[in-house]
Amino acid sequence: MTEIEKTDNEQLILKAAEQEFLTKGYDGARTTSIAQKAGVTHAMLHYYFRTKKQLFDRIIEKTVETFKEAILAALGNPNMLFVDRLKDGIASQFDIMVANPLLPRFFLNATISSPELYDLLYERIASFVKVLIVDLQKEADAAAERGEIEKTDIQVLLITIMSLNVFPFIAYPFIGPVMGEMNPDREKFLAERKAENIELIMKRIIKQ
Amino acid sequence: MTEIEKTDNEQLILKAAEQEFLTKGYDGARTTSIAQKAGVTHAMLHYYFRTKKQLFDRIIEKTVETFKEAILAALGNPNMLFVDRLKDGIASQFDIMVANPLLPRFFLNATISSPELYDLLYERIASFVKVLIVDLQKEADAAAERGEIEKTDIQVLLITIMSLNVFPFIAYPFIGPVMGEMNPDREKFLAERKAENIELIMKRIIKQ
DNA sequence: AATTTGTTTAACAATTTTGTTAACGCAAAA
DNA sequence: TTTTGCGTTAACAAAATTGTTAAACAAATT
Repeated sequence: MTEIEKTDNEQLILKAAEQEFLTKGYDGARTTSIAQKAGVTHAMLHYYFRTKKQLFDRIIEKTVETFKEAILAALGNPNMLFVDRLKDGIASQFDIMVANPLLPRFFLNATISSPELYDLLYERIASFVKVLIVDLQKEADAAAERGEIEKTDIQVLLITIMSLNVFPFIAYPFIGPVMGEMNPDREKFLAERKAENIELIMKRIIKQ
Repeated sequence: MTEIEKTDNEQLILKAAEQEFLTKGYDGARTTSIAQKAGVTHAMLHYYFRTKKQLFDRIIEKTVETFKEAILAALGNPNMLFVDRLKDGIASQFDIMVANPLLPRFFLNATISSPELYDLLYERIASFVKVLIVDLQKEADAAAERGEIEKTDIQVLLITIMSLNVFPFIAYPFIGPVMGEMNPDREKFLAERKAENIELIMKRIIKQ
């Protein structure tokens, strides 16, 4: 075996594990299934990652970065004016969701089997978010002062944005069955949804 | 054992199973754990329900009714005028979520391990929803005609309502860690959220 | 009391899933 | 060439989880 192929097996397992864990969750994932997807014996999986839990932690480690990005995205670009910053932030977050549609479900699920995830999220994400919220709140207050927008609580607003941007991806499998195939075209559905979310927030904060 | 206790065993198992499945999902649930919670041997569980899957189906059967109620609730009371109907519907759905906070997660999770759930949801819920959407769309069109609200697509609106009303419950475990304990008082958080959701929808549809 | 019926228990069996080990192979270094 | 070390395989072991059974039991019916 050449060196490239060697290092590849570890990567193949990681890739297969990501797919397995993201679609089935920790409890539903099977190490044998991961090994099979990766095209290696399941002994190899244990050789490289020892236990299922350690392999899972590697996937968490990798995805938590994207998760963080997704949350921070909503807070927008600090160099833009408040309203534009917000529009841009909402759109950016939505785009990240489009690119990683399995992520929300995965994290919601992960909290069930690994409660220690809370601490990880806190140490990795909370500090950033807290600072940015304070910053954004100041801008919101200033914009409200100038009469551009209504007085707005950024924490409340952030939950609204997350709700609107994240829920459609979590619930996508339900939307068909429950609504009755109203959305044959995923692309179109997502484009409309993105525009609608921005519209909703704007109507909420812009002073009439 | 008295007679009351005897007949109760089946119920005790169902109750324990509901708690286990709702908090841990199908894959994470353990029949031994359910039996233990119910205070019976795990052989009893198999005596009454044969397999884990059959027990799970009983829980699905029970909870799908509440799930249906929750969705229909958002469509409001047909005897009310459009705007009031909507306000009332949003509030009602939110209240159902408060009363059944584990339900959304459970159903999102359940789709992973039982894909046949789609068919169940379709046959149980879709027919109702479809009719009510058509009904509500007519009312919305009429209200828009009268200049009371903006032209509104009810399917889009329904997804918005679900997003706003459901997401906070799914994500509740995250809100603390990520936002940094901004919500020490759950009651207060929920009351504010409910009002905010109604406000958001109203600002979106009411013609200024 | 004897019979029937449904319930309960404890021990066991089967299956699934995860984890381990010893032996083997191969490429690079000594 | 021998050695060293990592990667690989196959077979095995262990653990966890679900499912079964025979026998005991209890309550109601005859």
